Amino acid sequence: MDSDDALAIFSALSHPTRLEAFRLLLRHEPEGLATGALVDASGLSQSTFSSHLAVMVKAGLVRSAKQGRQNIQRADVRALTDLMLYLANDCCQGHPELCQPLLAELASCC
Amino acid sequence: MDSDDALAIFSALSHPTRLEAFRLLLRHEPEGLATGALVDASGLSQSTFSSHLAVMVKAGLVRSAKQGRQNIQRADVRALTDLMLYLANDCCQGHPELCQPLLAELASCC
DNA sequence: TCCATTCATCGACTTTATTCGATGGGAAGG
DNA sequence: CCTTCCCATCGAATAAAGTCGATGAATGGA
Repeated sequence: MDSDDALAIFSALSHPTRLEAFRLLLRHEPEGLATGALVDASGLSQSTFSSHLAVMVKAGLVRSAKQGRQNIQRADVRALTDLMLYLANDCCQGHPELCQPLLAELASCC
Repeated sequence: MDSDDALAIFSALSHPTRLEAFRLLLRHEPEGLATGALVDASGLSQSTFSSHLAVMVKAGLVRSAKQGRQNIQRADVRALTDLMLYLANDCCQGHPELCQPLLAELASCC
């Protein structure tokens, strides 16, 4: 994970439609959702949502797999993990104690 | 932390100048950096960087404090923590096991 | 008081993102 | 083979972001 990777992920998640779609996919791990279901959930036109989906796939946040005549989309949890580690690294480099609250809350969350 | 808060943070971090500035501030916690030092590091004009800084402050990622005639900027680590928890919550809701790798790596990082 | 420093805001311009309808490719079913 | 369904891509229009120089407010020092 370098700056460009992180930047692509931040950009991908900086739009309401894409953030909601990604969260929806997270909640549907690991089976995923068909593109059509995501389009319906977004309320946008098929072509508009398709371009949003392309942004997320390009950023590595979502993985697409053909299944018959529909495409199944899955959230890439690993990309999310890497993003958090990328930021945590800068944070912990100088002041490890700053990450303790995060660690504690994540432990109780998961 | 709701969707709008998260969206503002993702947008703030989706620009190279802002991402680098925020990482620089993280590495300078807790003393912070003057706006001028951030401008110099960015290589952009003072007015352009000022607008980038305003985006980060508005998103709650950076806190500004006057000190004499310069403004000291500090990264808000809490905002970052909240952002990660916001995403982890969707992830863990259905499948707690997906967060285990993150937790493990964070523990060894910090 | 007068000047230099620091930085936010304004106005104008350029670049990029978002959105949609229309078109077309590929797969399943009749 | 023909039709239907699913979805990516294209082209054009509108909206939003990014960039800069210029201006001005506020502060501290001469």
